[in-house]
Amino acid sequence: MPMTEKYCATNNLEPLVNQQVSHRLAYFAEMQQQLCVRNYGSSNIYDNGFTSLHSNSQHELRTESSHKSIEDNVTESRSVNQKLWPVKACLEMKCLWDEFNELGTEMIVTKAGRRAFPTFQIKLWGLDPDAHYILMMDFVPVDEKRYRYAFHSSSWVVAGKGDPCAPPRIHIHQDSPEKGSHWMKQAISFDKLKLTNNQLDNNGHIILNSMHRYQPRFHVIYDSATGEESKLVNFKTFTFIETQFIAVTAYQNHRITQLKIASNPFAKGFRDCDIDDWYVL
Amino acid sequence: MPMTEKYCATNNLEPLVNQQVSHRLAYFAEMQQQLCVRNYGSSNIYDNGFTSLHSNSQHELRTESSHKSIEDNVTESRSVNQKLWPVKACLEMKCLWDEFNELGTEMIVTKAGRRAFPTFQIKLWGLDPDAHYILMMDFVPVDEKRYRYAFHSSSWVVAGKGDPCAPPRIHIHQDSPEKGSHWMKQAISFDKLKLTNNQLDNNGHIILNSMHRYQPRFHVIYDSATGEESKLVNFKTFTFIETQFIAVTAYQNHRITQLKIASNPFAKGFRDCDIDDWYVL
DNA sequence: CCGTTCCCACCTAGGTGTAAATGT
DNA sequence: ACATTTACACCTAGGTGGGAACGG
Repeated sequence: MPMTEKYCATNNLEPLVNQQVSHRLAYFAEMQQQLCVRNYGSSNIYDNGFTSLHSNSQHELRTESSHKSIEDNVTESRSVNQKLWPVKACLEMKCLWDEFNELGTEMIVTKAGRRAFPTFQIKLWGLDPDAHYILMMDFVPVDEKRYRYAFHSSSWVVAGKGDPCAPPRIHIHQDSPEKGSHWMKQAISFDKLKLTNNQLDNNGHIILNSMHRYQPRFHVIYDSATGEESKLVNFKTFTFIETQFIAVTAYQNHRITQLKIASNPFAKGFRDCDIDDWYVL
Repeated sequence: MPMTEKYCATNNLEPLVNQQVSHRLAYFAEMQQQLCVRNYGSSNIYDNGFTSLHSNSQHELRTESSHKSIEDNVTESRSVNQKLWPVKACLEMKCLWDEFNELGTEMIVTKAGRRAFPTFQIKLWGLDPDAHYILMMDFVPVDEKRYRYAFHSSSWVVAGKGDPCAPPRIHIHQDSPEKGSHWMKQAISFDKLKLTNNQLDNNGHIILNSMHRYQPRFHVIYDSATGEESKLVNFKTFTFIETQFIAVTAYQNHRITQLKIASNPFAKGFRDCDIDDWYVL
């Protein structure tokens, strides 16, 4: 699998992770390696080294009725560590995500980095309270297409072939590594995560192409594997279809803007009515 | 030493430490025990279970000319772990602390908890980069006296016997435990630490008596001791005499108020002149 | 023309001392 | 009297979308 190896070999970890946890790189180096193999090892590889979810039947996205996510690991050839078998994840604020998703979620990307809204938050169950886990997120292009917003029809249309991707980055939750009991105590919020369109970003933010569609993913990594255990698959990936979005430098769909203003406390200054708890966040 | 044992026995750890790190209690239980013995084992014990620094020659405070602190461990009977021998601490913003100290530093205590200013910040050297350490602070009453401010003479005078102390608390730095390399990377700031006069405080803040004098202390704890090593003294305490202060509910010395306003960025609104970088913080 | 960048008014969240009110 | 509490104006620090300016 030469492409995969080449991809991993050129995948310099240092600038890929967010700054808050850079001093813990040793913990994550091997996990990064595993994720590379896992993400791209059995998928169609494009010139830019990236994967298309849609072109890979293993990853084909399907609508889920509940808060449940797609668990990617079921197709793994290696056995999954027992510490991860019972792990379940649930998306917080699912109703709000659904509302955005029905309109076509847009996320602002800026040179300096912009937080995503709604914030990515998950609740975990089934971790070993005393074992150590690392939590991380990454963002997979949904396709290799560039989009534009057709104002006359109020819809997104394909505008051509996708632009080349910067080397993909991962965001490691700042509490990592922590015990299972810590992660299960309350919802885990990725509110430090920022999105940027600056291909040369030096702040460890997630680099995305504007006008491209992305699927966020959550990874739970078992951090205490030793001996024979370390040969098992020591992570589990959760994909919530309703968190898909298109990266933009300015909002295109006015209804998205209005929903952001209505639901994001920091945008309260732009609300028309005084009912500021339309969404209780 | 019945008082010491009684003191430690009634010293329920749970509510003593700040909330941010409460889930890491297991790490600190033994250290707390050691600190109790160490702090109070060879000192005069008062009815309230507290120690007078002044009445104990081993702890007698003396002025230091440089940034150096008093290292308490030299009087220990047990051997100190090698991982701590070369550890040195240096007080950040020493000039500002000196300026406050010459006037007689006052720190506001409130029911809800108030940050100290200047912020307690130290720089560490000599840690093993790969070993894990815990950093904590506590506050020792300088004497068992109550003070009042004599406005006519602009000085603090003894107003009687000290009030009973609440069970002493420790503040564990939120990054604990972390590797030596982490702690030495930059100055360690205890900016999450808050002081309160609420004897029933439930937020893990440091409980102090208003109008009483306190000496802050820094403790570096070696967290990786196993086997024979664990019988050694696995912590080192640093005391910076210039950080001594009197707890107050309202500032008494007007010159302290003015110095706070001049040097604390959050008090900029009370400055007379527009030169807001009189102190570059 | 369309997408991006930049500055800005307006928020959230929380750290200041003040001065009046409230104990004790 | 003196100490403490409370509400508050005024900051820091940083997250919003708007709209003008910029650029291919």
